[in-house]
Amino acid sequence: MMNITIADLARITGLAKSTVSGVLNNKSGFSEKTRAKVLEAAEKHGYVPNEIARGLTSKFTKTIGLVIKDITNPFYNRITKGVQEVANEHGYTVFLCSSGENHMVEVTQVTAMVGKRVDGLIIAPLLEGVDFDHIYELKRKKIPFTLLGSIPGLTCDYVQFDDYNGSIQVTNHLIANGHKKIGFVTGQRTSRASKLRFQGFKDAMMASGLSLSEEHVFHEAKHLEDGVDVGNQLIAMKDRPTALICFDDVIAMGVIKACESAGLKIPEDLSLVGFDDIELMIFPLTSVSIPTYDAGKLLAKILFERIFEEEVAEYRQVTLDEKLVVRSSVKSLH
Amino acid sequence: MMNITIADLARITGLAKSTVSGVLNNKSGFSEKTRAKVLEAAEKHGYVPNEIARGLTSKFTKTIGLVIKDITNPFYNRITKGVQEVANEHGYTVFLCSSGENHMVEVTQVTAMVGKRVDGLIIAPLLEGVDFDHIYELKRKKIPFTLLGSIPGLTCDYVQFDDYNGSIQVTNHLIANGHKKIGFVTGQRTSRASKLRFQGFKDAMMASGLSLSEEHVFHEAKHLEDGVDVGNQLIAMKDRPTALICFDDVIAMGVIKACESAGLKIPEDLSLVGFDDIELMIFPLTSVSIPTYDAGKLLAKILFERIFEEEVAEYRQVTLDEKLVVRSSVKSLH
DNA sequence: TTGTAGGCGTTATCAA
DNA sequence: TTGATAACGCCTACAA
Repeated sequence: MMNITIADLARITGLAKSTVSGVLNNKSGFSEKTRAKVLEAAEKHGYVPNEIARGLTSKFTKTIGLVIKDITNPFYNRITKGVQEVANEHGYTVFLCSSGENHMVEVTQVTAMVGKRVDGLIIAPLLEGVDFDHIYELKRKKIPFTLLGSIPGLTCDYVQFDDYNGSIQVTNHLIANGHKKIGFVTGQRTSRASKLRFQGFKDAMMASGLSLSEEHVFHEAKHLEDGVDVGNQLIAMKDRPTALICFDDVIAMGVIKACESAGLKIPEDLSLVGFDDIELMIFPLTSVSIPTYDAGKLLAKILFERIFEEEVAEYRQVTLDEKLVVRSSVKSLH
Repeated sequence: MMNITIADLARITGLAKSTVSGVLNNKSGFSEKTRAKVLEAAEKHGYVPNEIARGLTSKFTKTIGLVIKDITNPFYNRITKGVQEVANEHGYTVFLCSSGENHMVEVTQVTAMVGKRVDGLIIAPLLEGVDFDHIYELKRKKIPFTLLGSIPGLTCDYVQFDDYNGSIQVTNHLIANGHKKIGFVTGQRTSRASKLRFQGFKDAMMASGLSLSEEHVFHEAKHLEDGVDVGNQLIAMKDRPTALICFDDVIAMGVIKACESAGLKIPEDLSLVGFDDIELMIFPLTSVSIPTYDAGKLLAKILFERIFEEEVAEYRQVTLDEKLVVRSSVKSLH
C-alpha cells in the first residue's frame, strides 16, 4: 500500500535523505555517480514525490479549486475547459465542485478546498439571496481567488459578462422585427445573470414604450425540462406572446421540444431567442453569444497572476461583451 | 497570508497542541471548560484544519481523482456529475482532469494525482493504441482505482458499457426497417467504444447478409464539427447510404446541422441514429441510450468500497446495458 | 560532495 | 484531564 519515500531511497542507496532530495530536485553539486545511483533507484521503485508532504513546507500545493453550478450545462463546462487548460499549462491540478445551485454545497466545498490549501480559487458563486461569508473569509485569509461575476462592495479580481447589455440587444432585435408581445423566462432566483437579463429586457421594452404582461413571464427555469414546461404552458395559452426570450439556450431547447411535439412552429408561430449560443444546438436559434471558454481561460490567467505575483497588484476587473448572433428563429412581423 | 494553525490556537488558549487537537477532533476526555475555550478560539480566528498536514499522518487525503476525455461532451459530464455527487456524500473532493484525448496529459495528470496522494482514482482511459503503464503502476502501488472500460489482461474494478450489443441493436433496427446501404461514422482511434460499436455494426450486417461499402464509413469523428464534415461529404455523394450510424449523438448533431442547411431531410432523405441519447437534443433522434450518470455513481461507489474496505474483496466488474430508444429519425423502407 | 538537524501542521502515544 | 514528544515525508540550512 505504501508509496516509496525519500527515506526508503536513502536506505536503498546508502545515501542521506538530503542527498537524495537534492538530486531529485536537480540541485547542483552532486557527483555523477550519486546522481545516477539515486535516479536509478527512484526509477526502479517508481518513486513519486509526495506532493502533500512537499506542500507542507513549500507554500505551494500546485492545486486550484473551481466551483461552478452545474457541470452538465454547456455554459459551465466551457468555462471549466478553459480553466483546466490554463491550469495544466502551469502544471496545476484542479479541484472541481459542481454545487448544483446548492449554497451549502458551495460553502462546504470552498471550506474543504481551503482546508486542502489550494493555491487559489475560481468561483462562480450564487449571487443573489445568499450570504458571501465564505468569500469574505477568503479575502481575509488572503487566499487568491477570482470570481465569475461581481459582488457589490467586494473589491476583488473578477470576470463578468455584460448580461444587461446582451439582453438589451436581443430585446431590441425582437422589437425591431415588429414584436410587441414579448415573453421572458428567467433563470434561477440566485442568479445575478438572470436578474440582469430580465432588467435589460424590461428596460428595453420600456424604452420602446412597450409593456409586458405578467402572464408572459415565467420564473425559475433551470433545466431543459423546465423549458418544456414553459413550452407547454405557452401552447395552452390563449393570448400567447409572439416572441419569447429564454434565460439560456438549454431552456430554449426545452421550449422548442415542447413546441415541436405540439406542432407549434418556430418562428412562424412563435419567435424564440436564448443566451449562450451553445454548440450543441442544431436548431437555428438566434442567441446571445457569451465567450465562456475565453472567460475560463481569463479567470485562470488572472488567478495565476495573483498567485505568482510578488507585490500586490491592482485588482483585475473585466467585463466581457455579449454578442447577438442572428439566425432564423425570429419572424419579422413587418 | 498564513492560515491559523493548531499551534497558534494552543498559544492563544494557553493549552497544549495535543489538547487543542483532541478537542477539535471531538475526542472524549476533556473538561467542558477547555472544550469551550478551544472551540471559541477556533471559531473566532476562523481556524480551518490543514487537511494536507492531516493527510501526512492520517493515511487519507479525502480526495479522489477523476480522469476523463472531454468535459464538454455530455457523455463525460454526466459521468462526472454522478462521481461528484457520490464523492460529496462521502465528504470527498474530486480532482478533475479532462485529458482532451491526449495520452500524455492523461499520464501526467495521473502521476500528479498520485503525487498528491489521492485516496483513489476513477479513470476513463484511452483504450486503444496506447500503453497502460500508468495504470499498471497504480495496481503495483496498490492505489485503489476503478476504470470506465476494461483493459485486457488487467484484473481490476471496472464498469463498462455493452457497446457491442448496443450497436447490434441499432443496426438490426435499421435492417428491420429495410435499410441495406448503411453507413457508419467511427469515433476516435483510441476509443474502445468506437471499435466495439463498429464491430457490432459489421457483424450485424454480416449476419443479415449485407455488405458495407468502404465509402460509407467515415473515420475519426470527434466533435460536432466533424459531424458537419461527414454530413457535407454525404450530401455531395452520388451513391448515398440510406441510413447512417454515428459514433455518438454529438456527431449526429453535426450531420443533422449539415443536412438541414443543405435541405436534406431526416429521415426522408437519410435515416440517422446515434449513441448516448443525450438530453440536449431536440431533434427526435433514435439513439442508443447509455446510463452514464448511473455509471458515474457506480464507479464512485465501487471506488469507495475499495478505499474503505478492510480485507481485499473480489474485483467488481460490471457491464451496463445499452438500450435502443426509438424516435423518428429512421424511415421505414418497406 | 555528502550528512545532520530542524521545521512545516497534524495526530497518536504515553506520561504526568 | 492535560501535556510532551515522536512521527508522517519533504525541504532548507548548515555542518562535516
